[in-house]
Amino acid sequence: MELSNTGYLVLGALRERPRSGYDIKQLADKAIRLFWAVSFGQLYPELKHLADSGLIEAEAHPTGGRQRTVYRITPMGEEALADWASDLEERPCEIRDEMLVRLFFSDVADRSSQVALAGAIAQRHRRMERTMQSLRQKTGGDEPMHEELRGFGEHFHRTAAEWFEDLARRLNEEGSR
Amino acid sequence: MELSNTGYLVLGALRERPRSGYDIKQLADKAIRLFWAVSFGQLYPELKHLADSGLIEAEAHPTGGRQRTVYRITPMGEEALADWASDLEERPCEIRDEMLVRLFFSDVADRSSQVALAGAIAQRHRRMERTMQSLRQKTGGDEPMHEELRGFGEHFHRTAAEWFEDLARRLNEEGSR
DNA sequence: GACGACATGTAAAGAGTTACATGATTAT
DNA sequence: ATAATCATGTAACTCTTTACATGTCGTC
Repeated sequence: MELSNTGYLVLGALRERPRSGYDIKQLADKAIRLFWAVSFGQLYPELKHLADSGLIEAEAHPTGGRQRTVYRITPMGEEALADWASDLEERPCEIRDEMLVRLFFSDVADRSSQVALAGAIAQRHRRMERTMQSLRQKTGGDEPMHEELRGFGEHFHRTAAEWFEDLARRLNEEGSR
Repeated sequence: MELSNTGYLVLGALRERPRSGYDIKQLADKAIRLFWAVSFGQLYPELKHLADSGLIEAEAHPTGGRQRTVYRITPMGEEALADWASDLEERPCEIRDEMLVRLFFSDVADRSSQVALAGAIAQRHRRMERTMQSLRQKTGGDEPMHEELRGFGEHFHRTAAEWFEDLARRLNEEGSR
């Protein structure tokens, strides 16, 4: 009875503390988004599925008249999570970056378009770097590894920004040969 | 009549020169894989779809008794590609990395497991760095941007490897506090 | 009263992977 | 001979996104 990665992500989030679906989404968007995005369309069905499998338990916690279901991990869920977490097998790091595909085939276009595209990519990474920094300031005192991986995100976007800024500079200097 | 990213990727590959589906897969695996993976299961249906739309043309080029269909881009296809290529709008850089999700929730496990996981991630990036280097040597004299982006791939995997090697070192020094 | 955050869900469409099936050619 | 590479495709499945639908609570 294998779970999807999103399933394990939910289990991991609930091991830290009981959370609502909305709450898990917050964690995913603030801290995990860099290397694994999750949408509500996956999240709520997955919570039901995990509850049906007995890996998590639902509890109604309405705030006034506003409905709210808080889930907590069960011993079975903890076991499934531990099994998954201890797996050291190599898994690929998949990237999907439409802007890089565009750039890859940009030898079609004139030099100034190439420079503009490389610059736009660099800007995107600068913006992401700033986002990571503000996230780091907002969230303090959570699990140490969350902090570490936010640091990696910042580092990744900074080095990528520098690389594409340099590419734009080099393409610009070369001119329209 | 919008195309999928894979559709534009095919168009881009065929703008360089006429190619068979198999040939496009080779280019994708050697040079584009880092930021956009393509499988045969997408490729062949997409070639049919693009041919039906009149953006590419099929031509039979059997090698002896071995069937072979070579596609070439049409003027309509060139136009569609140029439109797509000139778009500077920001698009997200999506990463899906199961090993990083594991590491993110690894505060569950003991310190030695965390060190092992960080080390395994570093090793993966070192291996990818070597793959990129050997690819760079094998393929020479193609479009300049292909070379540039292979350079980015090498740079990305090297810096990632260094970062996770450093993390493993730090976690190890801290011990099992 | 309006807006933003909190809160939960479904349905349909689209994207992508995997496994399977087939067969020819070339190099060892 | 036999393994690797060239070559094309389909079917089933899984994953993921997007759009929609609904309603509450707190603050300006």
